[in-house]
Amino acid sequence: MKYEKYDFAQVEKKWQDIWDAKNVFAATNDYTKPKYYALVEFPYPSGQGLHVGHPRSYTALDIVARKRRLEGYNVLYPMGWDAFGLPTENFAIKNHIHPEIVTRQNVAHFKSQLKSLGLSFDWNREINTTDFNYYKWTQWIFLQLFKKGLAYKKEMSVNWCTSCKCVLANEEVVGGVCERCGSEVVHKVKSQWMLKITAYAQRLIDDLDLVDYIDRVKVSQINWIGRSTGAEVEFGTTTGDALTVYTTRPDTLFGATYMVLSPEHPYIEQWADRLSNMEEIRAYQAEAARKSDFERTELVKDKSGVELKGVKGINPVNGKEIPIYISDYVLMTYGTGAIMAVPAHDTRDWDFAKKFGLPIIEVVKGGDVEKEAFTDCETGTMVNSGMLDGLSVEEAKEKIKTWLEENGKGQSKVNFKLRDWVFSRQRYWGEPIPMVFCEKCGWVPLPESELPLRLPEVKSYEPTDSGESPLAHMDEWVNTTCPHCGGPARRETDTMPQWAGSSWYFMRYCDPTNSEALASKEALDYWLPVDWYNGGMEHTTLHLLYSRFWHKFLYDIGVVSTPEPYAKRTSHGMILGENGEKMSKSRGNVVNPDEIVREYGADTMRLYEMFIGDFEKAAPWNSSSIKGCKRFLDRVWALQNVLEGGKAYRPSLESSMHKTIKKVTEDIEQLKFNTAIAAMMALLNEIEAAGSVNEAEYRTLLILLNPFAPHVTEEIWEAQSFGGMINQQKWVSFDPAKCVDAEAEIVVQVNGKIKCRLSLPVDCPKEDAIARAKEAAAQALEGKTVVKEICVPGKLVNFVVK
RNA sequence: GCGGAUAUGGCGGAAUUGGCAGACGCGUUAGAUUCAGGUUCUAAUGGUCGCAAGGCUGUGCAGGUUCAAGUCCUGUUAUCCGCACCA
Repeated sequence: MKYEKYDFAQVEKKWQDIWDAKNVFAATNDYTKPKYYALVEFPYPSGQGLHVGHPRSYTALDIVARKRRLEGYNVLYPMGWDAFGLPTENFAIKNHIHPEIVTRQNVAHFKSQLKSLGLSFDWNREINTTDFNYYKWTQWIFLQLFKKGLAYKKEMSVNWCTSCKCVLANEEVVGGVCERCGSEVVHKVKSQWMLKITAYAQRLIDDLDLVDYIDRVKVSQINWIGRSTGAEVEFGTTTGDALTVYTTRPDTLFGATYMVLSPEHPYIEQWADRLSNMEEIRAYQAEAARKSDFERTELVKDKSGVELKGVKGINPVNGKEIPIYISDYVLMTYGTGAIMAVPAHDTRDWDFAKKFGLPIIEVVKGGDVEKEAFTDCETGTMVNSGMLDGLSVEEAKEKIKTWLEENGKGQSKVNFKLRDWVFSRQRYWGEPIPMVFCEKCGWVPLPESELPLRLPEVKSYEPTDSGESPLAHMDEWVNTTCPHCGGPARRETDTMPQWAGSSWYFMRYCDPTNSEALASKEALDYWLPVDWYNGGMEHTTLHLLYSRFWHKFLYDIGVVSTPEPYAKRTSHGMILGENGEKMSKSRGNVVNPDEIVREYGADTMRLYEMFIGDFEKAAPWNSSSIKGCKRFLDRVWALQNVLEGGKAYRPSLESSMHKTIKKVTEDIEQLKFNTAIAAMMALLNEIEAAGSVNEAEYRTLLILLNPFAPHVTEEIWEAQSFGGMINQQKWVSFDPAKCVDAEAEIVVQVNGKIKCRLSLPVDCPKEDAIARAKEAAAQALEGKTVVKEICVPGKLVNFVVK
């Protein structure tokens, strides 16, 4: 027994060094070759180092990338660092180290961890969002957005994390608390840079048709953008002012029995001297403003509000005067900040009407509006609605819209839940926003020639209680001259959010050192779109949406030539702790990838993470199961002991070889890595049962396994002098005709119950199969009458008897 | 409340168009190797009745369609994830 075990630590290091030295995974700039761009989300280099979750995604696309190289593509599989952000900054504050140094250390650690896994990244194209040669172009994109009117500064109520002392985008507030630290989020009025993502809302929905994303990603993006169709309706008021509301149910206009304004609605101040209960109203406004998002959502069930006494609304369809309330269940940020309330057909209005004793008028027949709101749009018929009586809801909607338009009282309207993107952060460790404020000229963009605007050295990175960025104290940096008039001016001191750098990083990989442009047009045209992008579901409505928006904008201004950045998007499930819970330090169930690599080797680690279960689903780690993967690789290694010559598969194994190639080839494309590995294990079992392996069989097995376990396959390939490096061979092909066996096992059933099995040639005619089956099941058929004979060729014969 | 998903042995999970449920792996049991532990090898392994041959039963639950259902239809329960007063 010559080959029993191998020293994986030594073998893996050896091959990693050789790949590095020979630069074998570098993408070439030969734009005539067919290309393949595989992308995984670049990590945030945190102090904790790599998590076992990272390699799940990275190994999966590494397998795809390695397979594509064997298939002859020019493959780009790059890696970089999304390194701006709060954890690094907080660590820097605590330990009085510059965030740049922290970042450098963390990157070095991450990089060595990734290298130890044998991932075939093209390290020549490594990027880092905190490198000023990189963020120069992040700033450049911001300037283009500003020039097109898509970046604007606005005084507004924003989400404010009380612990990070920083504003948050809507997407970063989860369940009323800060996505990152879990602290309370309150509202604060601040002047903020905003990006007009809402201008792209419709296209962000429509163009999902152009791409191959897994369904749940499309569905959540569509829900998040939240398109709704309805109408704006102009109500009159006893003050003479018109009060416009948005509704998706204009058909129920006759059922409007009151109106509700958001507590922040500007009419309230405008009407102040007419309102007899202004004190009560002010108290309610103050209370609503004080509530955090969390409290507001907690109190969803219990409606509150105050009537505006002294003013009435006037329903345009029937001239009826109805009361107006304010309530925090109406949001200033959606629609017009005012609604018509139809308690009979809206649950929220119903709750409110019941609490305040307001009338409920049924206008769609079909439910019992005294018991609950009847909200069904499919079945009801219009009643109590004048000209709409007798129509279906759909017909009524159309008719009333036409009436509103003809009478100048409203029109159809589409609304989106999506809000503009709050783009300022009051922190140090981010890209400076390249804008200057001049008393005379207002906000002036920095000339492109002055980019990058580098982060200055500061004494303290501490966020301030005043809500200003730490940069605000750097007078010599802040005070500058106006690029427009030359007069004294001040720089913007807020920085960009963490999502800025990651919104376009996949473009930079195409041409990472370009100093003239974010990347050359040729490089972008060749490499984009990304062919396959894998990443976490948690980024669906953050990074993924933001980067689609930026890409579309860059498409509009001619920087890129494809409307969508990613042709295909898939998502991996989480790796949970052994107890089935999410891995976390506090739960004490964290698995350290370094230890796994040390104990079992990178090949085993990779194989196990791919074998652990359905790639798209969460799977608990299991420290015994990993042994199975180690055993498998050891047995593949040990085949060297029973290796024989032979240029063709032996007949007994031929169909198994072809079937396995087919299975592995197809499964990789469908993210079914677990069954691809199972198929290779089954093939190995069969080869072992045969007592030996021949060269043709071994070569095929090694090539199939190479993308999964690149080191050991490379080592065997070399040890057996199979010629060159395995990563430079050709992917193996199969013959569909040879994937079928000559004989198939047929199941013989009587009344659907299996009685026996028999082996028949696959091309055995039906009649013969039935005859043979009848013989075989003679005992079970004795004394019975066969009513029906069913034969599925190659599968079964079933006799229905009485 | 709305949206999305999931439910199969002791565990992770397999099962083209409805056609042998439990592939592959872990674990377990027995045996071999070993001073021993580990490793490796052989065999068994859904439950249940039976000495056995063999039978019965079995994919969250209740119905239904079918020669045949994990898969299709109707209803229902549980769990997970996302969103949440969006008019």
